[in-house]
Amino acid sequence: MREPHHDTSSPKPAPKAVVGRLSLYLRQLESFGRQGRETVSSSQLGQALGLNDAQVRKDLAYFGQFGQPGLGYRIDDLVVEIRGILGVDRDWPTALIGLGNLGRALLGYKGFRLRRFRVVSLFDNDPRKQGHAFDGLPVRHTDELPAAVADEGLRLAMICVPADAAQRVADQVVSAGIRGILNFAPTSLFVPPEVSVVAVDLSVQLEHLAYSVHNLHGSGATDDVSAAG
Amino acid sequence: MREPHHDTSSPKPAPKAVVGRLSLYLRQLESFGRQGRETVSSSQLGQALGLNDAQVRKDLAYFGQFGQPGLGYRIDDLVVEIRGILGVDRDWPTALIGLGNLGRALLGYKGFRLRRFRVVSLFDNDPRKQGHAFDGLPVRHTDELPAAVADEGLRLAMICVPADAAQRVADQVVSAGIRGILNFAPTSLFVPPEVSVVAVDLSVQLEHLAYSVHNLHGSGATDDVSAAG
DNA sequence: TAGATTGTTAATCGATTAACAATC
DNA sequence: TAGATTGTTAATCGATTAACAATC
Repeated sequence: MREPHHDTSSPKPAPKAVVGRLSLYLRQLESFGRQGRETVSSSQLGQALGLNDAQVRKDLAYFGQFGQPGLGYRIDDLVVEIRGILGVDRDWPTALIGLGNLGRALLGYKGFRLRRFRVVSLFDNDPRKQGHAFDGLPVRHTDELPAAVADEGLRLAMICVPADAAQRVADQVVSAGIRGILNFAPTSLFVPPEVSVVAVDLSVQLEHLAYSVHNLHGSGATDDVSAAG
Repeated sequence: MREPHHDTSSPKPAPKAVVGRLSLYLRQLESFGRQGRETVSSSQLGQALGLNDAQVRKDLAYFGQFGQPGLGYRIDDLVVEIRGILGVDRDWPTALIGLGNLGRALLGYKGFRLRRFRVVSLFDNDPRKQGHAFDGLPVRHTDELPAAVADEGLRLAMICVPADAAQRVADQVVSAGIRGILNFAPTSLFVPPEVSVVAVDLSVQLEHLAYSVHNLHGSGATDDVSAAG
């Protein structure tokens, strides 16, 4: 550092646990907003989510100074800020790959639309599924992924195929230019570093629940795992 | 401690991150087993999951000494051990509450059956759903939860109702005697300490993906979040 | 035996919580 | 102003990684 008083170093990147909590803050703030509240303090926000007030302030401070000493945070403003940070202030055209039980269910899940994740393109390599349409969208072969990325501006993909097909599909998705994968298949995916993968593993979560009930019941520890529901 | 050479202190409880990885080890070991392999070293197991070898050994050591120096771990034996630790070596009779899109999908999801989570009882307080059956199971009112717990030995519940009904349903579930909740509703649940809650929040996970693609793309960081899919 | 690999201790790294001056 | 609350530094806590003697 050449000039000690001009801090040109980039700010610390936020740990991923912080990003997860940011989603929870957003949801709680939206709820407070619907109730007509205008401001909230870090301790009030923390209490609603079971978190420490210092943690709320520190998490938000990774991204900027959004509060006013003595007053707290203006709810509407903070909602706008967090939406921008998370990137949910715009549409995310998304491909859904694999139209088994889980894939078809996700297609109907309203929670995605609410956050502007738009499933605009369906893929399944089972010939019996091709030609069919779900929700008005035709089912295509994954060979058509590159064309769909170009035509529809796809940016994310949800992979809902069986485990033994998941890595192959992931490779296709990546080479088609998609940069974010939500993986519902029960297997680890290996992708290049410029691609992000979020794993949604229902079995892992159910097993965690079984473990807690089996081993911890009565021990007194509330075991609220991962991002609160 | 009165007798320094007789360590009567209880072993350290495993952090929940360890329990999550235990599920991943189990799945990978089962896969190795299907391939006909007999033993695996901590570094081989770690590599298949993108984890450090020391972490694999340390995680397993929370629960006992399962390996042999120079040889590694016997796959079949370790599978049996981990199943026992997680509690997935027995059936888990489970209630499914809320039969919207997501609830009906979960009912058909094969991954649960594979791990011996049996959905044996359905609940929904929408009068239009009552009398209907899904998968051969009748839909009942949540008022009947206590009777179902007694009759069917229910131990877990999956809550798939809208956010504004989730806490009310959780209270009913808890007072009916259920000790473990898988919460799919997008809201935090508050329960007594002897009840475990695992939150499955698809929006939080999708938002994390949006954040990574939006802010980190090209930065070189693989961002494999939570338990690998 | 020599080579491989464990279980465990020590070192490192990162995340959470406490404390408090600055500020509205 | 007095009371409340932030942003941030320091202290604590916990989790990961490195190192290595013990062991097969």
